[in-house]
Amino acid sequence: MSGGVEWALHCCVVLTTSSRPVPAAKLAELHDVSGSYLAKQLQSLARAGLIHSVQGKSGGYALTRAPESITLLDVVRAVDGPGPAFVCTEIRQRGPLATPATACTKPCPVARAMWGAEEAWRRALAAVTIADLARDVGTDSGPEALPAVRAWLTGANDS
Amino acid sequence: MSGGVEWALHCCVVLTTSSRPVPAAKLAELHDVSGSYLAKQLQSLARAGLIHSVQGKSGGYALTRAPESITLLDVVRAVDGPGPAFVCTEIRQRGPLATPATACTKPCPVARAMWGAEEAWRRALAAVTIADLARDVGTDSGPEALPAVRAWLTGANDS
DNA sequence: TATACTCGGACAGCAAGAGTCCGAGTAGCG
DNA sequence: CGCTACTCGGACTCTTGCTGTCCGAGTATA
Repeated sequence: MSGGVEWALHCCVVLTTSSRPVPAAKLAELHDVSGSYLAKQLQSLARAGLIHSVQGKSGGYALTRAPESITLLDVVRAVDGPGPAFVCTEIRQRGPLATPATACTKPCPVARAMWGAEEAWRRALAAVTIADLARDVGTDSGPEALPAVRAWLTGANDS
Repeated sequence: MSGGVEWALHCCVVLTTSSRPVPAAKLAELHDVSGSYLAKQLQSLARAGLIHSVQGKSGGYALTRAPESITLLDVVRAVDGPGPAFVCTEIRQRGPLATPATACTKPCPVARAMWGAEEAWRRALAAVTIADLARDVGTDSGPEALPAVRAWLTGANDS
């Protein structure tokens, strides 16, 4: 799993606090990570339509939809790619006892089992939204945590 | 996800047919894959205790337990490593608004959600055994498929 | 209209998986 | 009892994709 998923999720939670666009540099400084690399993850999110970018002097990134309608699955698929983690190379059609291609109407049992497990994983990710994460942050770190982030985002003037 | 998982699972299903040790070279020829690389996956399975190796002239690999008691999760953990796919770098403890370490008694909400999804994935993998896969192969390719593999394993004399 | 600030895609660096090889060890056979 | 041939086991190299960085295109602002 790509490490950028963690950054993208935290950024989405942070973007919940501000309806105005937030520059990528601010998000990078807030999380103390490489701004140049974080930009790549944000571009992936923008390409997937989860966030939209506005250019210009007071530009940045902002969520396109309500946090309740953005699931973790959306973010993971945007950053790590939509393809399944398990790839079936059709090993049954190779070797001296190869199954003829005409008999392969459905995926082989191995692929079915692995893809079934991935489906369960996707279902669990789709059941959690960015709004849920923001709520949990409030209960964990206290209700003043997210407003403090909002204030820092608008008021931080790096000398 | 490592591609060797597919090879390892197919090998386990094949090993179901023979109670006698099967050399790695035979398994590689049967699946038409690199024997040198397949050895690495089999070594991982042996290290995890799923299969045991016997050396010598008529040596090879054989299952240690009954196929009904070997789950897909066992194989995946043996090949891909037991660590979780999502790694939390404790991003909340960095940056100007870092959460103090004393307040981090439990994992952050992002990690909890991701790990919960992985737990669902693991649960689905643990619900399927190698015996289930072998049964599904029988229903898919006909009940004579696995006995044919067994016959090929014992009788194949590469000229 | 000039400017400064933003995003966007193109460019190196590195670690982990993919693939290969040869030596240690053992069961079978003369 | 010794030899041989066959097996596994770990050490080595290579490629792919993630990690990290950079500069140019575009736009809202003053």
